[in-house]
Amino acid sequence: MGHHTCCNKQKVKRGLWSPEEDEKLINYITNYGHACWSSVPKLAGLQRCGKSCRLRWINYLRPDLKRGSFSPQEAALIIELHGILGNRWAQIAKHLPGRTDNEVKNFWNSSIKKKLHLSHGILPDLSITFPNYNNLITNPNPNHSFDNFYSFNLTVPITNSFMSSINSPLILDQMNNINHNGDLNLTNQVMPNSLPNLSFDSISNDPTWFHFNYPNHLQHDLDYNPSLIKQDNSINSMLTSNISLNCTNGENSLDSTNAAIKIHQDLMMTPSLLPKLSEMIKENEDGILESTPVVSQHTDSMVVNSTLPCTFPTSYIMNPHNNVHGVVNEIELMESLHMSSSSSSSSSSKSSIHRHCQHFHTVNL
DNA sequence: AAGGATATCAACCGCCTCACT
DNA sequence: GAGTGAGGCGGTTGATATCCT
Repeated sequence: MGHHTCCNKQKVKRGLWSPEEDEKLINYITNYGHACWSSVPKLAGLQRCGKSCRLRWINYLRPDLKRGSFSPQEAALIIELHGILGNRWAQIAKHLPGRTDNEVKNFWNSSIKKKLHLSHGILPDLSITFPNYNNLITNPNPNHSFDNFYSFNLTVPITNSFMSSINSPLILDQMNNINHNGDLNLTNQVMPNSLPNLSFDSISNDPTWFHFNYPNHLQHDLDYNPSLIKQDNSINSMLTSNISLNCTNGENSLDSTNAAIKIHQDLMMTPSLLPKLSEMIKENEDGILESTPVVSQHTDSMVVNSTLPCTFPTSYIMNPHNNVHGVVNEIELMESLHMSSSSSSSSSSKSSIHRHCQHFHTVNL
């Protein structure tokens, strides 16, 4: 295929930059700036195209670049942001001073992605069922006991990293229950408070992907990465976040009622959210659940964007940035952190939603 | 030590958006 | 509104480094 227009007009050099070329570019940018990249190579005396100069400067020569490997904090932030933004490397890089989109992308592809992929299916497989799920929906009660509502079965390949990551008394009590394969078998009636006690370090230990299964009649899949669990008992304050749900149905009509039901189903996965949600989700005259306190609702022919304000304790929260994905009645949903800095125009908002939806894991009912 | 496999990352390619005419 | 060029972005490539047998 042809090259970029700016590169066609002249014979340009490609490949790695020499120290001499770097020096010419640095000298020119330092003295004159780069108002127009297409004119930089000629003025700087370089046989390169403007795009190549721009890339070299941004990714390598810029004085404010941070060199060296990524810190665990940076890696954790990348994982977290990738959960929100997907492959929008430039957006992710903006949150990492001194790092470029190319650097973040390479790091993700060469390091993080492999580790996440490697851990999937090897580490704990957690399934949760809700025997009294319907009852829970129709009778939301903030003071209700959860004892009999769900159980989980957990089979854990015992590794040092996993053992050191567990601080749940509930699980530690079961450590003598090891099967003939040497794996830890857990079958428990679970108190909701047990789940947040699972704590994983996303960097030093292998991140673990839990897979939740809903009952068949409500089935959709939820990938949940507990490596992003934040448990900080020193923080007693409440973390307030917005859960933004962007719903599209691919048609020109909308069904916000179904969307509301789906909101409820998804957030059921966070037990500590239930009391708050029970105040939000009400049954209407037809017996259909609706999310009454939708704060803002923007509609056009294709998109509904509803925002529910939720407040929950940080020690309980699973992961506010975690994407919840699924398809119910052809309505795609996404849970994401509603970022206050996203003051984009309506057209770019649509584009953003579309991009997010590309990362959805579609599940047929 | 050799060479094949794998990992890393700088650089390129093609597409998109936007501004300008 | 159509055409054009520049900047920006994400996906991909390929050269080099490192690891492994």
